[in-house]
Amino acid sequence: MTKLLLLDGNSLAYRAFFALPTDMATASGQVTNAVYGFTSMLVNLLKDHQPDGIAVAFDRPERTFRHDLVPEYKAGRSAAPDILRQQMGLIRQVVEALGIPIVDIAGYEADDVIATLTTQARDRRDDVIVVTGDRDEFQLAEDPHIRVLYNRRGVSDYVLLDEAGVAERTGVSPELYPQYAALRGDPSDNLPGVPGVGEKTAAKLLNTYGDLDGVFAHLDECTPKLRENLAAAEDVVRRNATATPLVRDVPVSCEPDELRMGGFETETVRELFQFLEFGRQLWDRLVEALGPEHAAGEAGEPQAGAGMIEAEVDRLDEAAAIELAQRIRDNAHERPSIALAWDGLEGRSPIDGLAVAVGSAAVGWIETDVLTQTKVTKAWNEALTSGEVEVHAHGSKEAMRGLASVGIGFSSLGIDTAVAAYLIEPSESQYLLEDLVRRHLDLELEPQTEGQAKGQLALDVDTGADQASRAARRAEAVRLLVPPLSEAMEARGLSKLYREIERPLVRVLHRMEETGIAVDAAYLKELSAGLTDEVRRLDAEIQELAGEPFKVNSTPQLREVLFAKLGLQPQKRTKTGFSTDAASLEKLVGQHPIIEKLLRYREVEKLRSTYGENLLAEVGDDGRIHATFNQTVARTGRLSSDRPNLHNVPIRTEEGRRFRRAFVPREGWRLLVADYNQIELRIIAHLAEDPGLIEAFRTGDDVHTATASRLFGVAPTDVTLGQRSKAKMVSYGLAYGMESYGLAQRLRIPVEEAAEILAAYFIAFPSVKAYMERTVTEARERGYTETLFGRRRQIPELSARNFRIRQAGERQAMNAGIQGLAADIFKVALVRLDGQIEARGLESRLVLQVHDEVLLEVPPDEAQLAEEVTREAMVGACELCVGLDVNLAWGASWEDAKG
DNA sequence: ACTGACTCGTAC
DNA sequence: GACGTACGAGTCAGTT
Repeated sequence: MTKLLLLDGNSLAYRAFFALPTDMATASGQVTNAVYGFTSMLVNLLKDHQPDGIAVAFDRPERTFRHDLVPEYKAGRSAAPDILRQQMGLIRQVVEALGIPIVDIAGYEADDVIATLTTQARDRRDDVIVVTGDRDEFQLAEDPHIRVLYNRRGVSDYVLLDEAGVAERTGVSPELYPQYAALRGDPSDNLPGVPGVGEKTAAKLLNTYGDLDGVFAHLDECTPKLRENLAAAEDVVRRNATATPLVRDVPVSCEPDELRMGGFETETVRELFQFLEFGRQLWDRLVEALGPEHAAGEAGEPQAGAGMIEAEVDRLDEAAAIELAQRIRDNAHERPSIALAWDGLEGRSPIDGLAVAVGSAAVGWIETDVLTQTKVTKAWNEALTSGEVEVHAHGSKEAMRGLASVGIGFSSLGIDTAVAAYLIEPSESQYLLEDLVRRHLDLELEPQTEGQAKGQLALDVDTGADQASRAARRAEAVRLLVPPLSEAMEARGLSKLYREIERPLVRVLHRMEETGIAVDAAYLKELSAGLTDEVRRLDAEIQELAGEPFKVNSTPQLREVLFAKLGLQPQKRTKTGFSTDAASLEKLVGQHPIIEKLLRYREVEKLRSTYGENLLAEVGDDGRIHATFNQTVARTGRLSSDRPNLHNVPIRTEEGRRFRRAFVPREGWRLLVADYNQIELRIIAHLAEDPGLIEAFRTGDDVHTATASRLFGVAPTDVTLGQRSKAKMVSYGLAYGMESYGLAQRLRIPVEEAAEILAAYFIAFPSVKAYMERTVTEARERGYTETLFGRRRQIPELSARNFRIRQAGERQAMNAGIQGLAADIFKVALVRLDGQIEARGLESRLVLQVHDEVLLEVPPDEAQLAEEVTREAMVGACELCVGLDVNLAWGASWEDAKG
């Protein structure tokens, strides 16, 4: 007795694709969810059924007789997504590599091929299991020897149906299945059924009258409505019933011998699994499924996961260090990878030395004592600032800082593995070298320890050796990561973005961080002290009004006081209880005097703690704040700022804005503040190509007035302040995918009115709506969004089952294109501006950037030039159809500089 | 004493 | 639930 497994390749690939997330991809960017899922199914099947013979059938995508017969056949089915089609070839490769026969016949779909092979096997009395996710194949289970293994969802949810099983599941026997499908309809084949006839009715009709002829012969016995529907649909149903039976005489013949699983080359499969980055687990399952005769004896198990990155350390003395630097300078093609050993926090402490990996020889290690020898410093300075050389590093901005501390410049950047990994996958929360090594190389790297303060006490000598070998391994890891990361960037069209924007930006940010921004610490202290006094008073008053002592800063305690003790009405809930946020408190104003005190307390306490105390603590010995500008954090491509965060210094309230007065230029200079005017709205106008919005930018001197005029259908001169403010709010909300509820909250108007305004907006600016919808659809199909500059962001939430998560994904998709392009443009502007300052030899310096705003400190004699250069760099950063507009303002402080 | 979850609030 | 992207203060509960 022969046991055969016949697989419908297309149907199973389809199921696998939708079962697994599309962010499952190799380091080089190839999505592998369908290949992986299919392979996993295959391995399970081999293991569970141990067949004597097996074959996988695939569609040959040509017109089939069914299309001629039924014009709308499968018309409603959206074409297989690109990312699935890309994987069909890989699926075939896996099948082939495993030595499993592939059957495909021009002009026939996989299910017809399966039907034919099944029929041939039945005639030979073989046992057959048909594996598919397509219910049409139920009709094959008409013989005791034939069963259908139906894949419901996921890659492991199967049900094995024999004749009785099909009858139980559908209500009809396998032979009747085509007629049943024709009556009931089949959404996946785009076959319309009879209105009012579902699974139950279709089965009942067929079982009562035997077949379609019987059904239509006894229409008079049906209820009037059903009779009418059946009569009207008769032609279509009969036609569809002839389309659904599977073809059993496809010109194909497979002798049992040909269906035997051929032996396979372990090495070939191993390489393919490695290429697809399937990992160790699947390989082990495969070996287990096939038994020792297939896998044992061969040398090969994939070396997955096991390897550690090792590096032999070559300690360089002064002469050797100089020689290596010269060799690097003179052989630009060698492209060294470097890593620094830090004496404490990375990027914020002295360095112990430099590790350099070139080629496959031992990694050179130069300790700081050697590095600081004049001749060594000079040689390395030349090597690392030579225009010819490209030097790879993980975090080149920090490397710049570390090298600068020993007097070595570093401007010849190659691949920054952190930045590259960020461009490839900007949704990761961090880009640790050890994670990249695991993900892209399937190797392990000893994790970098925190500051070595403890170790140093005990083992001074050993710590030195550790430092060297740790840095050497990290340099080696960078060297190994460069090829896969470069390829991954290339494969996703990110190389240009990297070379022209992100890489040059590293140096700009480094300079900005080094420069820092001058702060009037005395003023800041004064400000802070005043706030501390008021906070103390308010705190006492609040506790007095509450009638008991409690921590006003504690949400749970405040909750208790407000809603339990004082009996105030809760406004909304958070995960853990009633909310006490400002919006909720504001609704309670007037109900109890404590509310107003609380609102004031929150405001003042925020300013005191975050902007008073924290900013003061960050002022350096040089009287300046040197924040860090992160290039690999924000998922949209924006920069972020920390230690401190200078991106959220208050501006909206008069009181908060006073903190901006603490940010000043150096003595005798002035601050130039330049920001893009309405950049996100301009981007929307450009991307959506909305005539109305473009017109609003071209004609009106105030875009919100022009927008309001169009939105409310009044002359620009008749637009009220209220109308303008509503239009402005909608425009801002657009980029965030705002809905009527959010708009209502913002404008403090009823949701209905907000919905009306939004509807009116989309009527007035129809292309904007179309653009938003287009953006979401594209992102869903491709799995990621892309800006004009090619920056990508994966949004797996778009295929989430939970509709709330999916909706959030849609808003992210809408926002990513807009915020991302704004970030691209701003980064281009920064690079251009810094380039001009350098090229013209100006003393002016970039001191701060805030998303669409940049601050420079400028000496008196450069004022005119700095203004021109800044405007030109920003306006010319990108060609939008509505142009870019820049506000320039001078001031003695950040607050003072107002257009 | 440290850590992570949570809430809240500031910016663009 | 309801508006995207960040960072950070402060509290609290759980762990060391």
